[in-house]
Amino acid sequence: MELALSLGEPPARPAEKIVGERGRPSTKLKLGFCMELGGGRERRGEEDEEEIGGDRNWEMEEREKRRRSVDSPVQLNLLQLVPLPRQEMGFPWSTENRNLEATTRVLDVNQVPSAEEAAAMSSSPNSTVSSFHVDFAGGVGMSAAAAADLERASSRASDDEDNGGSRKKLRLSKEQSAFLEESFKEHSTLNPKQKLALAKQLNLRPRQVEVWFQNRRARTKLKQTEVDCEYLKRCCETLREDNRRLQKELSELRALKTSQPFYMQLPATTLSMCPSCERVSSNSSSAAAAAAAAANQTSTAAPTAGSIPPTGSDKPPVPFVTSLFPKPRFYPFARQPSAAS
DNA sequence: TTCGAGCTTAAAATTACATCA
DNA sequence: TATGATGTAATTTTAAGCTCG
Repeated sequence: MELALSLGEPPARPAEKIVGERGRPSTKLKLGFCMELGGGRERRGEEDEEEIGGDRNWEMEEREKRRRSVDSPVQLNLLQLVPLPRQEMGFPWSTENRNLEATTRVLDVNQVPSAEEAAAMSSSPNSTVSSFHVDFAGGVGMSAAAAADLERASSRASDDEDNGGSRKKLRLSKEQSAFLEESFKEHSTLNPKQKLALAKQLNLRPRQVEVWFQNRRARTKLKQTEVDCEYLKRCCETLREDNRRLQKELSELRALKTSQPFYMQLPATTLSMCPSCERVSSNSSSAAAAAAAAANQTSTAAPTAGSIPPTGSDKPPVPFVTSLFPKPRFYPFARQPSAAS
């Protein structure tokens, strides 16, 4: 018995591509998501241009906002995410929840927030929220934790501004992480619009959202690889056990053969056992038929077992190893059946 | 139609920072 | 308090796909 495992083969590029990927203007679904950063410039009709090179636009926008905040420090409305219970959270691209006002509220930073608002904000994004140097003057009725959180966020942001050269690492808040996690469940890749929407909603830079998704995909893949590895180890152990058993049987049969030469009169092919149904056939043609039937049974009775379906009647039966996988999954190391072969 | 430049994004590898035991 | 381990945000490199001239 021979088991050939090919690990480490470069995975084929995932076949499924998210709509609108690679900067193609292919966002077929019009998302109907339009949020405005209050105090920002007039942005009517700019959504399409923003689709490509959103980061650059965002940065320009940020610069513009900072400039405006200096030029005219009044009337700056900051769109601030107020966390809601999970079931009320919705994604900008979600068909179930298009009503983003339900998940966000616009806070006017020129007003001292209420205790509830301040508390809500304390658990909200901590990264770029205070690019605007929001100072709620200690927050009326704000909890200590909330105040500390806010303080951290604002000091972090001021650090960002102070030493722009060094690589400062922000820690996403639990809410941000949870929201990103949820959106990752919906889409493991983002098109530019989704990225922008998420970034706006979480008050992060689009680049940060993008990086988070990249890292998240990497983590997912790593985890999957570990799981696959464990599974293959178990498969290997099972096969080793089978091999031992078969070797033992073989030696027993050989011993039987030498002690009872009567059976030698039969052709060698008559004692073939179908490895699937473990039935012994009496002649070579019926044995082949049984094996074929078994193979058919394997491929039809358990088509979802991860086995590669036979591509043609003249092809050899399904390798048993491939059918060991419990469910159809993408195995990065599994050679995909090519159309040519 | 083909080709190459220029662009974008994703994956992979790596670095660097924050946190914790 | 120092330190190593760990998690993860951020960066860099590479490859692939697309558009356009």
